[in-house]
Amino acid sequence: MRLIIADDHSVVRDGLRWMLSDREEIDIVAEAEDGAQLLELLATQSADIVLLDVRMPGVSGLDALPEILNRYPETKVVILSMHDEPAYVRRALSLGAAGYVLKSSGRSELIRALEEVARGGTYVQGEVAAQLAEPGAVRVGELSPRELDVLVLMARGMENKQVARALGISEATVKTHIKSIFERLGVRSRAEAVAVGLRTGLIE
Amino acid sequence: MRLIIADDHSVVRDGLRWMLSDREEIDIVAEAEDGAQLLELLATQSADIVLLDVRMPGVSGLDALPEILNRYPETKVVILSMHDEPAYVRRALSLGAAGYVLKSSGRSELIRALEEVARGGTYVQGEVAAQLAEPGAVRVGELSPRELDVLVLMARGMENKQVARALGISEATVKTHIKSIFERLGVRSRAEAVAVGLRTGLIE
DNA sequence: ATCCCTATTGGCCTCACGGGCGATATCTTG
DNA sequence: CAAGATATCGCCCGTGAGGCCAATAGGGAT
Repeated sequence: MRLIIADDHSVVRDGLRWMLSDREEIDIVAEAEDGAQLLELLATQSADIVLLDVRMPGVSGLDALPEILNRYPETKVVILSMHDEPAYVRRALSLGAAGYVLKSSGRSELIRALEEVARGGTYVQGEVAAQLAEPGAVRVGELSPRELDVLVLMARGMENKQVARALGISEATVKTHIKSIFERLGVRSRAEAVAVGLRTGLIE
Repeated sequence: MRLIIADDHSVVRDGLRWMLSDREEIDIVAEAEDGAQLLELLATQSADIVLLDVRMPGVSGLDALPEILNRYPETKVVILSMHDEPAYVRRALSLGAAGYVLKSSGRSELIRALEEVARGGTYVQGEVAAQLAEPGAVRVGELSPRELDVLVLMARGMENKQVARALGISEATVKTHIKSIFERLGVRSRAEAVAVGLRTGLIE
């Protein structure tokens, strides 16, 4: 199993190397510090699985993910994240990730995930899957594309009029989108919406 | 040098162990997964240096830091963070951390920091120190305690009247604080203030 | 082909927000 | 002691924000 590790923290890369070092069948063929480097690497060095961190400077893991699967459909991607926020997980899985494990997971869990994915399956860590299934929880992370656009611009401090101009729609429409964002996130003000958006990884 | 590692991500703990494993003089005597566990550990197991992650569930690193220094003045603390945001760094140093290194730093940098701190000095990683000295940059992260209170409540979606009641002050005063928050963060709306606050680690 | 749901678009109305400007008491710091 | 930062409160005022209601287009379900 040829593996490539992509994470901007060298401490994490070393940890992964260490965790997987005694597994004969796992061969770490390369490491990347960000998404751009990873894509360059993949141009010359094929891999079976990419262990991909979500947060990286420049081209993030979530940015690189669709690009990888598009260019190299044979390559599986396992997301390695710190966050168990449903929004992150949903986005990653909808973008085509084959696995999702947390950085707090131990050696055995990680290896189980890699093996399952190598076999062609998918693996989502227990705690994460539980969060995902949570029925009572507000289904944060399910904003429409347009609503997401609006939320991003709101987080930049734009007022409705500016958002309207930026998106080429009327201010009234922006307000409707915002109202619907409020409903879905269960908030009552744009400040809170931005807070929830950032905390759950919906934006930025 | 007796070292304790506190980080909620086992991948990171393994990475650190690995990085430091061939240094004879460094002895990793224990590991903790959060601040509470760390404080328990210290009750029975003394250490020279604690390598402390800022973000941990429950009792965070920044919560535990003053407590550690208070109870065990001999123990030095080196912060191990993902963030080079000046706000984080300032807070950590003002709370009495003896060192500050990033998770993206390599083996040599980490060891240099530990040695310097063990000698009784302080060590702040180059890139971090540079950010800190940045004169032109708005000095984000220097809100007064009261302003911070207000910002936190704003991020919860409270409107001025509610914040006023929560803090037991008048609405006019809340507005004054907010205005001053805007000035310092260089923003023009509460939504943007919350965004900046979260992104720079001032709140949450 | 019809019905339903969602996404997207829009107008009207009221109140909270934010700008401007000023004021007082405390506490640190030079 | 003077100077500056912190925390407190006030009034005015214009506009942006959020609540209420409505319409159109497209994708699925039966």
